[in-house]
Amino acid sequence: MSNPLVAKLEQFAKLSAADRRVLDGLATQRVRRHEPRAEIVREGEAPRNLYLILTGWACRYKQLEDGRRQILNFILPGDLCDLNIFILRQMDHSIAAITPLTVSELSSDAIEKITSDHGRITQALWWDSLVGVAIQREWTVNVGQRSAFERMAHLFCELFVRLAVVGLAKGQSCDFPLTQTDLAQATGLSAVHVNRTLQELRAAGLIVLRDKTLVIADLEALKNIAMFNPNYLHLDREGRHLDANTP
Amino acid sequence: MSNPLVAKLEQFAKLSAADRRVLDGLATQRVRRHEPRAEIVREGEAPRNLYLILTGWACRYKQLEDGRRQILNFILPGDLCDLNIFILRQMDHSIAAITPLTVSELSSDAIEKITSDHGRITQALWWDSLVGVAIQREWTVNVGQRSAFERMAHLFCELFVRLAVVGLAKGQSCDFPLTQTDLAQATGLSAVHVNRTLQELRAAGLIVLRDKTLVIADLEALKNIAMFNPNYLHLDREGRHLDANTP
DNA sequence: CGTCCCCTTGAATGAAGTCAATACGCGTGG
DNA sequence: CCACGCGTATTGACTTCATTCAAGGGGACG
Repeated sequence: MSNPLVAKLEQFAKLSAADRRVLDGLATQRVRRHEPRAEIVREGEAPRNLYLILTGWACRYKQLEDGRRQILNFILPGDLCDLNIFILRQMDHSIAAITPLTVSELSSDAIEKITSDHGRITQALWWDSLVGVAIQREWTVNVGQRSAFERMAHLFCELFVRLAVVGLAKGQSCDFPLTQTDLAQATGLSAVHVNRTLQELRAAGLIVLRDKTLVIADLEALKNIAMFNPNYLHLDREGRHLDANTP
Repeated sequence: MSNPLVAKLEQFAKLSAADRRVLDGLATQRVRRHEPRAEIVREGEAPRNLYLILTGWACRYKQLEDGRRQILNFILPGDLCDLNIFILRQMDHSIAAITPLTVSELSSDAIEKITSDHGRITQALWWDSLVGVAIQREWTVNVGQRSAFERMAHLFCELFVRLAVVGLAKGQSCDFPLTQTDLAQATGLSAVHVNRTLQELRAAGLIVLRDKTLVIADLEALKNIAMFNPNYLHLDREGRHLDANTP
């Protein structure tokens, strides 16, 4: 299995063999498994670990006192949770597994060692966390401005592109383990309306979603409907000036 | 005039006189003025500067192709835009002045000097940018889950607290230069509905908003309605272990 | 075989948007 | 000084998008 973190960071700059070895080291620290729906980080707790997702999907979310729940982002293989989180005394949101999950729990030491010794990787990790903020901004736009139809289309575009980056899309399709309730909590819609909107998307010939598999039938059309501009993912090798001279 | 950045960072850890001097140095770099509504940073451009807001309000926003505009955050005195932004090749959102604005344009060198020489300030700046992300997450929750009434209440709570932190609230009141259109674009509501919701908030005895001045008539009630939990602002001196031994 | 979770459907309701008209300063220039 | 235009706020009438409530279907699993 190739390391999805490497795949992602290569979107920023070409890494050297040594860089890759360092990142593979991260992926083999304390590896833990979690059951679907397990809470991994709970709002209010002190940050204990830094997590690198190896396989499976998770989500960040916040829950209001009265139970309403907003999913803030989906966390996919190769995603690193909250660089620098140890500065804060308590978490302001929670993280839960969606599918069975394997994560590598990193110590702050491991990260500090990298940031002091490996400039290119450090830059790439900064890039990754800036992209994380940009994604959060785009989600604000998504729930604030787009209609249900556009909103779901946008979410599909984003997830498909992010999965493709880490090699988890095959052609037009990818695993898609979210329930309609998950989709509802991510888009700020009701589950019933998500169901109806999905039917519209299918009827429009844009997607096929069945058996936890998503097929993007017409990516261009989907992007147009969603007004999906991938610039916020910053995938155009922005750190190429740092490229390693690979053999 | 005291430096609002100092006021904010003191929420994280007590700074030494030397620290404060360094930060005052930032506030006196190239100082520029901008007219209300002027665009300061435009989506698509390369990041040119790092901005420290000295006086006035600005906002980050994204605009969809068809003109719909979502305000992503309000930028208040003492706010520092996008540490590390130079890693990215182009901006994925824009920044515009709301009121007359004075900003200090910082060079990347100035920041690098600080991060290499002043550990406590560096930590405080990380804290600040983590808080920035947390605010963005809370905005996603706000537009995704809260009703119009709750949503506006929440926005008032957040802005009032953030202004209080930098010394810009007097008692129960603060300057509030936003138009109803601004409020609409920040909350994902229509301007007409913002108008009606404001009337409800006034009728409920929660706020007085007139002549660009906001008076919070009943902060506790407003917080309850908004389900405002200030934990995401991380104001409880989380870096106190770094406190300077002040004279 | 029952239970639980997830998906689907219909009907009624409601929150928020749209459209359009009006009002209120405020500054500018005739 | 007054007229005009402009941006902002307000109001009413109507529409629509999305929610809620309720019921039923299907598959997985003990």
